[in-house]
Amino acid sequence: MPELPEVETIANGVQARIHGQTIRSVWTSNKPQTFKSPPDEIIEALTGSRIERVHRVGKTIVVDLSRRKKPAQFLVHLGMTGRLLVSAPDTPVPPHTHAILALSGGQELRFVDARRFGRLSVVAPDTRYEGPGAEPLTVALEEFIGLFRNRKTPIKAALLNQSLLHGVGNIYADEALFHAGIRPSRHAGRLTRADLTRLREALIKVLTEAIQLGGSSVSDYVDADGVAGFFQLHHHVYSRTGQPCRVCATPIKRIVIGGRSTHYCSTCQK
DNA sequence: AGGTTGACCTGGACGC
DNA sequence: TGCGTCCAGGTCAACC
Repeated sequence: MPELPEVETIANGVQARIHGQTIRSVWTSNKPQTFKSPPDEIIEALTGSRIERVHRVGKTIVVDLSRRKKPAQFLVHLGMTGRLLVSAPDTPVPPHTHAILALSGGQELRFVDARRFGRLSVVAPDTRYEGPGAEPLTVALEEFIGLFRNRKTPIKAALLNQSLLHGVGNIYADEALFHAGIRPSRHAGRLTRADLTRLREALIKVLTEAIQLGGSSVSDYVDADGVAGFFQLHHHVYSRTGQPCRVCATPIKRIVIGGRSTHYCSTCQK
């Protein structure tokens, strides 16, 4: 389940391997749901373009392209199970492969996605994708506090709302709330300035540590090398239902908020 | 319009 | 063993 740290790790890995190369040809599967832009538009935008830079905005991998002085962007959202692999052409194509970009360096960039929650698209020329919300790693404190003002929804649900902050998913929302000592069920609009100050710091801390460790790997995430990350070893609450809190030994509770499983320590989080 | 819920998907875990 | 059921969750549409 790739969130911000995993997406950043993958984007960096892909950037290091393929930037500067030209896309010779593009193949796409016939699964409509995968393609947020029509496959023909994607093929047209990509073929013959040079890959200038691969980076991350929220949970989206952004591939900056240039061709005939017309910049374009190719967007890859990994959904739940999406993978971007840089492979030799003679490597067997895995099941559930939905796009293959043949590159001038001889390798292929492949998009593989079993569950098909991932999405591929291209942005209109002369626009730059900036994502739906604020960047968790760089958002200023006052802006962060403003995001949650008068929100009646639980803070957990607000953290998952990509139009407020983008890049935070279920794992890091639970982990950040634990480190900030905040119950996930508390109404976002009722959090104090001190709560939100701690929450922002906790978010930056858990995301930054996860990036340094190469992202979490709970089941499906694999980075561009095919090497799994290992941040799950550091999880304090996520997927630890019934296990003792690492701080106070209270069994971790699991509830559902906004249709998502939510884990917390009833002693450490108020 | 903000908030909430369910559909979309498949593989893996689990129970009988 | 093998089958059926349930669960995982990012996002979006639909509804309240």
